Amino acid sequence: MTNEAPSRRYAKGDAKRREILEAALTVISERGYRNSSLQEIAEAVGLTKAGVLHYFDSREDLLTHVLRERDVAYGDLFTPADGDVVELLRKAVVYNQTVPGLVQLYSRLAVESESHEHAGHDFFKERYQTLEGTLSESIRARQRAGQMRTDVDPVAMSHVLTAVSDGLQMQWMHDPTIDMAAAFDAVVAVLAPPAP
Amino acid sequence: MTNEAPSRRYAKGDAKRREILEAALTVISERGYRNSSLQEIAEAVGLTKAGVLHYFDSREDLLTHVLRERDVAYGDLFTPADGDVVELLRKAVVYNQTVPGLVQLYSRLAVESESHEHAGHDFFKERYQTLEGTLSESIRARQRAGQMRTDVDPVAMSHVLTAVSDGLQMQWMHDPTIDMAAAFDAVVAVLAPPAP
DNA sequence: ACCAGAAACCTACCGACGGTAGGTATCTTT
DNA sequence: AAAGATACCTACCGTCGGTAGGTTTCTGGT
Repeated sequence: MTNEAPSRRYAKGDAKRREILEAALTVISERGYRNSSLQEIAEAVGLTKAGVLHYFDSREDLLTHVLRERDVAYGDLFTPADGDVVELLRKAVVYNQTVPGLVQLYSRLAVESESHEHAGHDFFKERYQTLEGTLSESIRARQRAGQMRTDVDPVAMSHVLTAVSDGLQMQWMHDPTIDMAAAFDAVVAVLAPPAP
Repeated sequence: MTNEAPSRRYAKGDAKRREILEAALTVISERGYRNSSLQEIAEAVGLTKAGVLHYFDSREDLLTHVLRERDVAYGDLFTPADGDVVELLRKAVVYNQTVPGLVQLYSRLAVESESHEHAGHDFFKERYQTLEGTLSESIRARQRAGQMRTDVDPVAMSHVLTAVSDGLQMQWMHDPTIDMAAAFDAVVAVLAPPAP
């Protein structure tokens, strides 16, 4: 938990910490999650395992922070000022097709963090809750604007869109030829209101 | 690979093998996937690790066989004579809400088996392919019967329904209060043709 | 300029894990 | 009853994530 607060650190340490986060994703992308041990990541930044664990509480904690960084880079998908989260989610799906390492990492952690003891448990729990809130709100906005049928429950449909995003990635990892964007668009299209 | 063929075995061994498969699922259900080591499973059936590995090539191989058994138990979801796979999938989703251990195991393996070196890689690859085939065929049948809108691509929609099933389980593991059946039904409902 | 004190590391070690090698004991078939 | 396969064990291995406790390096306050 001490690592959570970025309060008191040297500039060198701060840079190294960021370097580790980047290296972790690079190693996963190049060698696969399965072969990305703490050792491998440490070597990639010229440290030992213990050296890396000085910055992060555990391997799980490190990998979770990589995902946190990603969400930051994704902009305000999870804290949108007023944007359409459905559209943001679609953009994320499209973008994910260019970063297989990130998809691997995300899928692994999303499943592993089911355990309460997992360092990323709270992160994912909150992420799913936030996503339910912002997505369902965007769906309601679309319904008010006449862009989406009104006979669907916004909360149920937010679960569906989240599931589609997560689930498509699982299939895509097994078969990268499937078109995630097309599949996502197929759902959204069906949600459009019938022509008068 | 030698373990795949159930040809030459004693009755005792056959029974033990089945006992191991059941015990593996029991251990996962009771202690969680995270704490289900080969050791734990072995102890549950009164064997050592090596004893269990006499029956299965590896831990991954064992767990994959547990899932194979499940698919057999699910009936002909993946090799349906003429049934509606969409409805079968819905039943599976409902049933899954009663077996959290199985959901944990399935989700873990589905993600881990992305690696080519994983013992369950081929199983999942084939599973996804078969599901795409049977699901898209059922969707086409529904379209012909006037039960489903015809402006959706059957293959894309089969990916969507599979993703919804997989993705809902991921969310459900983090928050068991969400209603997977309701969410699944919401998609299917939206796929119904508009009233004339 | 220097000197506490914190931060940035390292070496050495630990237990648990999955897996292997090679043996012994048990069963079944003939 | 012999023969051969099967069932299963003990002992061991390398790798993993993680910890304890040190040493070195930096930095801010006097």
